[in-house]
Amino acid sequence: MNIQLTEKKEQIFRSTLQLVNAGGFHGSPMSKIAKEAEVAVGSIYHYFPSKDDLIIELYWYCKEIINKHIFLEEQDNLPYDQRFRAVWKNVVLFYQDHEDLFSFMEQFYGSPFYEDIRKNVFQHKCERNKIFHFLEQGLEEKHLKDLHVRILLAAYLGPAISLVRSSLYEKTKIEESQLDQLVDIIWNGVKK
Amino acid sequence: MNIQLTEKKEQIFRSTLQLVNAGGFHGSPMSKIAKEAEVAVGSIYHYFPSKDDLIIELYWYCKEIINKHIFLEEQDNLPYDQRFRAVWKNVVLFYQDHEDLFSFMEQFYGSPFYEDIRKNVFQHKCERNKIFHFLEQGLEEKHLKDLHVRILLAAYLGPAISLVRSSLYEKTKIEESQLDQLVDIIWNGVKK
DNA sequence: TTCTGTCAATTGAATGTTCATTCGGTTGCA
DNA sequence: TGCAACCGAATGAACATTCAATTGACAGAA
Repeated sequence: MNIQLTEKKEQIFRSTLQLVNAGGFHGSPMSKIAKEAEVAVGSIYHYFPSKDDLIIELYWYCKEIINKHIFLEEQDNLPYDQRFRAVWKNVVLFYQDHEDLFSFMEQFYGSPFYEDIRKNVFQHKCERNKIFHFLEQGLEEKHLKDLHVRILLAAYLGPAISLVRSSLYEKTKIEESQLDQLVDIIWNGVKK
Repeated sequence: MNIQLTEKKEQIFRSTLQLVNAGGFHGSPMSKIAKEAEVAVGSIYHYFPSKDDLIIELYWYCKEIINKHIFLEEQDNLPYDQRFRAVWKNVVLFYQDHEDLFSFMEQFYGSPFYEDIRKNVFQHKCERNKIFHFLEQGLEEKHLKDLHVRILLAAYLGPAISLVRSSLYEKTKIEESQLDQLVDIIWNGVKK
């Protein structure tokens, strides 16, 4: 039964991701979400109290998926510099292959929904996410230059996100060798 | 008369920027835009054929302002490396001081509006903007490593945008010294 | 096994609200 | 007098949400 529930929810999530990617939050009325997910409008309200709740739950759902794909267990024990590169490449490759997820997250972060999430201090602390910790760890273990984490985060993720954006805009995936070039630049810039 | 027209338009633009920043495209109905701009709803339609047109014109308007503030005449003749740093810092400082503009552009780029703009090949070419050219120039003049412009763009602008985002989220401006650190890292990473 | 009561899951038409857009009329300037 | 700028109530479409009705699964009684 609980599995059923999850499946239906995921069906709705997937439909929403697809629509938001294609037409923004604008172009995603409940009626379309329902049709795409092959459920009745009313059913969505069986799972989510409101559209806003649906969106916010979808955010947490995406976040979980992303983290799962970025921090791979088999890479947990690599030396820091190799892990630094691996995680970074995971980010780019995952987003490149999951356009709708990327597009949703981008829009979400720019929307007032996210404002609400950040306001909640407790969640905010949970929210300081794995990448943040990963960089802090690099600082503590003296792998990274002694910079403010904020700066490290910008230097690490900023280029990745820009790259994914340009890849999606131009509908051309980025060559692996180019990824290596860029992550090398970043690593050389922030390594101790 | 033409000046009048521009003034009214700007009033509407400013109002829209403010609302979009506060509540996203969602939370910006024409009625609110009108009230905030202190004009009647109908008047907006005197200047713009539709809400979509308003948004798209606003995009071009923002783009112009941004370019004006990023490429300062008095810095045009600096040696490339200094100009590289100056332009980059202009980006961060300008966006930091113009939250609503930044927020609008971010949301616009993630929206289907921008898709339409990119589709139009002619505009697309105009669109390849000044920063793009600036980096190409750096390549031609052998100041920069021989990387794909796409990679350079990601390495240059990505961190800037990330930084601004975090600055706006945390409502804390970034210290000038931190900016210098970051732009140094970038420059060292891409310089020949 | 068959029947029955229960409740969650599901449906989509109906409701009320919000919104973009229109338009008939007013103002003010040339 | 004419015309552009301006107004905001009126219109109709799109939308989120509700709800009364239907289905389906299943536990326990016969």
